[in-house]
Amino acid sequence: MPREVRERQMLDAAVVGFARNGYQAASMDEIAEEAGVSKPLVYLYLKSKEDLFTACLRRERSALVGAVRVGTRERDGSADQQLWNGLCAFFAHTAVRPDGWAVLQRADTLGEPFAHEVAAMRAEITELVTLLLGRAARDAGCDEALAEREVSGLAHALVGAAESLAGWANARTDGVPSAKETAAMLMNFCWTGLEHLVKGARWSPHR
Amino acid sequence: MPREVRERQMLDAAVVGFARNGYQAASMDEIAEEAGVSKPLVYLYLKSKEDLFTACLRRERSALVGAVRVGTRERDGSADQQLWNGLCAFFAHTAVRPDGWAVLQRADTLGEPFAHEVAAMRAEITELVTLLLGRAARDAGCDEALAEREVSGLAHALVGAAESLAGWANARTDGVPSAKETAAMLMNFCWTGLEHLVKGARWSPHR
Amino acid sequence: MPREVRERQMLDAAVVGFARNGYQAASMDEIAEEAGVSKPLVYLYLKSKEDLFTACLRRERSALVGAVRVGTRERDGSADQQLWNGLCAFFAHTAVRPDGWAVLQRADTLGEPFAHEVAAMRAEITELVTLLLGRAARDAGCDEALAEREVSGLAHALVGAAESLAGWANARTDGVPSAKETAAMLMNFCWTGLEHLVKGARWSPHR
Amino acid sequence: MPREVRERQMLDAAVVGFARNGYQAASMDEIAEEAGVSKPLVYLYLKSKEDLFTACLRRERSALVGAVRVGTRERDGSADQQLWNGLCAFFAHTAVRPDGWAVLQRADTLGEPFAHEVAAMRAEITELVTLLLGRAARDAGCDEALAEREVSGLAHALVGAAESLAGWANARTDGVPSAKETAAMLMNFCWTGLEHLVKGARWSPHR
DNA sequence: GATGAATGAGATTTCATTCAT
DNA sequence: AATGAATGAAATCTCATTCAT
Repeated sequence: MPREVRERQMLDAAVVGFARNGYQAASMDEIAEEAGVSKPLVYLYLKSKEDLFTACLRRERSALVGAVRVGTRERDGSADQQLWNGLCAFFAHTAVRPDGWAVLQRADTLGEPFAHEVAAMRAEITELVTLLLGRAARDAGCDEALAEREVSGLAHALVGAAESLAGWANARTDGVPSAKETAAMLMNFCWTGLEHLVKGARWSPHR
Repeated sequence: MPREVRERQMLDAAVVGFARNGYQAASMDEIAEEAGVSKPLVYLYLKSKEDLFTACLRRERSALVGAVRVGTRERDGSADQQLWNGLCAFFAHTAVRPDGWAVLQRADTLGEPFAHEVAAMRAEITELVTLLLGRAARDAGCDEALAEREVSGLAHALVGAAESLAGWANARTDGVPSAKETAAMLMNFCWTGLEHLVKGARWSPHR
Repeated sequence: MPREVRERQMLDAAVVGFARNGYQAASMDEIAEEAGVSKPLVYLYLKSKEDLFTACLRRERSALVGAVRVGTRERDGSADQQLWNGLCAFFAHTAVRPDGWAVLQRADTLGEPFAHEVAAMRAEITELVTLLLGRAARDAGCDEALAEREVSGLAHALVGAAESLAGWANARTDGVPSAKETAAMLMNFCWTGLEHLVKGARWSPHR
Repeated sequence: MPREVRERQMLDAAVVGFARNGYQAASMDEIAEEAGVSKPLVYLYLKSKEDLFTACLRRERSALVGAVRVGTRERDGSADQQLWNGLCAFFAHTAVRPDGWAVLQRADTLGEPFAHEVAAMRAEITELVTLLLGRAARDAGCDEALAEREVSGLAHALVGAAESLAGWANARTDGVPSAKETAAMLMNFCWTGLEHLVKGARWSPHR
């Protein structure tokens, strides 16, 4: 059996194991067994537990970011249409690959070898959002860009809201909402606010 | 030294340890050393690693929820004022006790002995937010309540956004923003949208 | 509360604990709690776990041997009557103080600090049996004593049989037999043999 | 080195360790060292201390029972010849494998995971003895069987006497008696009594 | 290319024992 | 006379990792 296939099997097994038990609690024994190979082979191909986890992270990250990117590729639509498309892609992907998503989420709090990878993923998404907000501003006829720091914060808020909603949606017992429903909910939650923001309006405590 | 004092020392040390390394990777040795006591004493007072972690969770949860509750206690202000107050309290608390907050965040993905505690905390906060949204609707003169499911989703989105922003704010290297700045950023992100929502407006993909 | 009373309470508790779990598995915490005193007091009065166990052993040993001795005290009866009385006393005692008996039995296999105590107890009983067999020989008109080695072996066999029967009797579910019934069973098992032995008769493989 | 060999080495070492110190006091470190392997390997092959001990028990039990069974296999001899053969086999086996025998004896007082195994062994041996007593009754021309309860008690007495004698014999410092000597001693002790019993004679306290 | 055999290091937990009061 | 507070040492068990084949 060719190396690539074997390696994919291992990564699949690892994602399942890490998602189920977290990085520390997942054992190389379990993963090797789940992959249907012997442990030394896992070490031969993937060096160490740390490297294995990093490989999972990289694969899941690029799968997720890729999916979102495809969702936002269409250059024709308005900025909110594109954001909506990206969100739909995001919710669809997390619903279809819950284990991969769980691994990414968990890596967030795991400290330095891994935090970098997740930070990089967030940066990619932030970049996407930044572009969209720039488009929105231009569409609104105001070419003054938002401050980089503010955009970064907004992107984090958006991603956090999306992450939380993804978990919430998948946990529903009264009928799991479709990706589109969830995306619409998030758009309702934030878009009007964003639209005002790019026009320069700000909420302030003492109105 | 009286038991209560020692117990608080241990919880403090445990929160630090768990925040730094996560539940699995934190070792009882480290925690005992950090607390300045021997390991058997930790076991004598707190039974087991699981119980110790649960005690941390409970303490940090009630500290956080208490702080937010105090922030939203003022019944006079408008709904957005109250939300703003709650968010300020939240960001202030997470900034002042970053380790406690990290422990709560991490417990989320830890499975059943612990997830319950965090779920209960989220439920408490979600309830607060739900009440505020109800007030906002009333203030806006529209007494038709939002659907329970929608409110739940929005509350989760808001809480998720706040959680994510708390992490982002604390991690800034270019000057940590004040709680008020962060809260303002989140209000900008979502309040206008919420205001419209309670009035019945909805974003839809094809406008 | 006077020291002697406290000490008896501790021994009682220790016997219960050691009987229930064995020497190693019984913990000083349990014992102190069962005795209703604090642990340092146990150490103040009884020095160490080893000493505590030894004290239990000594007390239970002298109680048991004392009971059997009383049973065989009557000098009037025939040798078999006396043996029968001793056995009755033995079975009655082990039925009434099962924990004490369990402690003695278990100590047997515990190695050097304790084996000595049990060996001494066996020696006491052997001595009793030896005297009885001497009487039986004299009653039978034959004054040639059995070899010491043979008597020792017979005493061990008798004690072993009695021990086994004591356990068997107490474990019956279809009505626990009285001490007298059990003693009669053992007499039936061995007395005729012993009677022949003292007269010089021997069983041999090739008759 | 193949697994089976290693496993036998471990069992051998464990029997030695458990015999020397008892179940609780024997440590897995000692056992592993005695076996010439590392501790993890012991756990890999035998799961846990409990399982290791159970495995010892099972092996020693079947070795002992097997030996006794072989001893009593000859169907030609009289009942006492067969009993004698069985006893010889028993004493020979316990003399040759004193550690195995010590482990079995100690397991008796160890409570539920283990007591079962020893109880089953006793039941096997009791059954053998019962059959022999039945044969003896038939040989004596009396086809009225002894009451089941009485046979059970007698078998326990015999087994107890034999167990006790085995320990006694091995502990002699003045020359260890041969298995045949020990067996003869026990036959002398009980056989005449048993012979009378099966013919209906009973000892009674007031003759 | 693949694995059965093996281990060093370290995890949680328990226990007999002692101070200081 | 009695105890709450505290610990050193050691137990069982697990895991990531590597040879030798």
